[in-house]
Amino acid sequence: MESSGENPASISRPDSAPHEDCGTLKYQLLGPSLTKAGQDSVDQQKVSEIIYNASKGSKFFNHEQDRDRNLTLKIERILKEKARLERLDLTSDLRRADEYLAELELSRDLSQHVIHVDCDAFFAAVEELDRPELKTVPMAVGKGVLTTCNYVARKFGVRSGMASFVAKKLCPQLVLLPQNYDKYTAKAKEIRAIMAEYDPLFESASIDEAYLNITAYCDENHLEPGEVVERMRAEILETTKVSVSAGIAANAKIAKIASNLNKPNGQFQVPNEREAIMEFMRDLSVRKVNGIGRVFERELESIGVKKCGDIFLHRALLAKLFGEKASQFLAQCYLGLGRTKIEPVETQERKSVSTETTFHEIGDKEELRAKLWWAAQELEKDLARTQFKGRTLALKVKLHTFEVLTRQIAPSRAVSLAKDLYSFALPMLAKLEKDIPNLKLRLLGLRCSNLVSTQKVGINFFGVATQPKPATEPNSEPILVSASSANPDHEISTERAFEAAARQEIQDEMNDLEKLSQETPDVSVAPEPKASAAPEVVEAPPIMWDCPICARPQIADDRTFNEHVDFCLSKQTIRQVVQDTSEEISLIPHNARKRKTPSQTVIPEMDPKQKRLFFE
DNA sequence: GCGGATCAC
DNA sequence: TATGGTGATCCGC
Repeated sequence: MESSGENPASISRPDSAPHEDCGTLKYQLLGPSLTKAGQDSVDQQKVSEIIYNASKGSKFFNHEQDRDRNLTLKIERILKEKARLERLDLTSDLRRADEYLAELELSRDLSQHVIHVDCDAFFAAVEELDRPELKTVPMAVGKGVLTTCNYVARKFGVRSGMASFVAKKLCPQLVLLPQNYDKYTAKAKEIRAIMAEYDPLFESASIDEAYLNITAYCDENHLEPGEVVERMRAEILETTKVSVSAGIAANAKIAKIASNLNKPNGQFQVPNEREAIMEFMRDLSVRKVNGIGRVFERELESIGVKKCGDIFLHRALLAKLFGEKASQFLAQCYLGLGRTKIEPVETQERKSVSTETTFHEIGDKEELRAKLWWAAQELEKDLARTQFKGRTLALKVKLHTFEVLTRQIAPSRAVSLAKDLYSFALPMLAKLEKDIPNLKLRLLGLRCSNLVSTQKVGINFFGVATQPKPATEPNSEPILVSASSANPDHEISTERAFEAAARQEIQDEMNDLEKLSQETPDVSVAPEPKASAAPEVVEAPPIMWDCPICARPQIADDRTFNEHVDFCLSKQTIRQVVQDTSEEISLIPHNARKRKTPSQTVIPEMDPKQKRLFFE
C-alpha cells in the first residue's frame, strides 16, 4: 500500500469506534518480539507507521483490529470491576495476599546458580557461518513469516514473526533465506555437547535455548558463576563459532530475563541476594517476564502495573481481577522467585502431538477433504515417530477471516492411523461446513491429546531398557508416569511387562477387528471424497460409508466395512474388553542421566528416530 | 471435558 | 498479493 502522507490515526474506519484504539492496535501490529534485543536504536514510531500502512485493509489487519477492540472492551470491564472492588472492604483480600507473599518468601532458595543460555540470532548466525558475506547485510530466515533475522536487519525494525512482505517494506534490500532446520539442529547439537560439560542434566528450552544448574560445577572447580559462564561462552564461540548470551541468577525466571540484558554475546548476573533481586524486579517491566505477553501487559498497565514493583501496591485486587493462578504468578514476579529445578526435557511428559498447515483460501469441500487427509497422514507419521496414540482428537481450522475454531472428540480407543484420524475428524469438519455457510479456510490442523504410549520393550535413547507399562487398574496411578513423579525408584516387574505385551497383542487384534465406531453426529452431511484430490495428495482419501448398524462413517473398503458391521453387531461385549485392555502406559526413563563431573560426561549418539523429538 | 485465548519460540 | 507451526496452560462454561 503506497504512502499517502496522511496520519493513519486520523483515518476513519467504517463500522468501528473512532480512532482512540489506533495506538494500541499499532502496538499490537508491531508483533510480539518488540522486547527483543537489537531494537534500541529503532524509530518505533516510523516502523509502526510502515507496518500499519502495509497491513491496512487486509483480512489479517481486520482480525487484529477485532481482537484489539475486544481487548479494549475487556479492559473496560476490568476497570469497572476494579472500581467496584475498591468501594468494598478489601482488608481480607489484602491479608490473604500478604499471607501468600510471606509463605512464598519462606520458600526462597538462594543456594542454586541457574543460568539461561540463548544463542544470538541463531538461525541467522548459522547461515552466516556458511556465507560470511551475509554478516554485513540485513538478512532474515523464513518464507512467509520471518523466524529470525540478523542484527543488521533489526536496525531497520525487522523482527522475527514479521510477515516477509512487511519486512521488505521496512528494508527493501533484506536478504531472505529459506529455513534449513537440519543445519540448525546439527549446530545445536554441537553447542549442547559443550553445555553438557557444565551440567549434564541441562534443560533444552528450545532449539537455541537452555537452562543449566551450574552450582555443582562452581563448587567442584572453585569458580564463581560469572567466571564459569565466561568460560563456557568462550568455549562455545571458539568451537562452534556461534555466540551466545547468558543470564545468571538464583532461579530460572530471573536467569531468563537476565540473558536478554546483554545481548548479543554478553552475560548478566543478578546476585543471589534477596535485596539485589527485589531491586532488580522493582524497575523491571512486567513484559520482560516470561509468560506475560502483549495482552496481559495491556491489562496490567490499565490498572497501573507497569513494573514488577507495581504489583505490590495492587496485590489485594489481583486475584479477583485476573484469577488465582495469575495473581500467584504475579506475586512470584514481585518477589523474584522462580524454579531452581532444571531437568532434561526427555523426562518431561508430552501432552499432545499435532500438525497444521496454512494454505490459500479453500472453500471447495473436496479440496478441504484432501487437506484433511493430508493432515491425517502427517499426524500418523508424527504419532509413529513419537510412539503415541491419542484418546482425544481435535480438529483446528482457521477461517479466511483468521478466526480460529477447534472441535474435538474422544474416541473410545486411542487412535493413530491416518484413516482413523480422518474418519473421526471428517464429521467434525462436516459439521462446521453445515453450521458455517460458505465456509472458507486458510488453515487446517489435527491434534491428538490424552496420549497413550505405544513404546515397545527395547533400548531407549540413553541405553536404558524400557517397557510399556501394563494396563492400569481402575483406581491406580495417572496415565503417564514421569521421572519426576513421587516414586522415582518404581520398577516394572518382568511378569507385568509380559502381561502388558499379551494385552497389547489382544488390543492389536481388537484394532483390526473393531475398525472404529464412534459417536459421530451429522454424518449425512459429509460428502464422499473422490479420488480426484489435490495434486500434492499422495493417496486419495478413503471413501466413507455409513455403518447400517451404528450409522457412523466407516472406511468403505469391503473387508474393513464388513468387519466393522460384524463388530458393531457384537459391540456391547467387545467394547468392554477393549476398554479394559487399551491402556498403554509409557515408562519414561528415570536416572537416565546423572549430574557428574565434566570429564566423565558422554553425549550418547542420537537414535535418528528420536532425534526430532529430542531437539524440539 | 470442551472451546477459546494467551504465550513462547 | 501477502501474516507460521508446535506445544502448553488457563479460564469460563
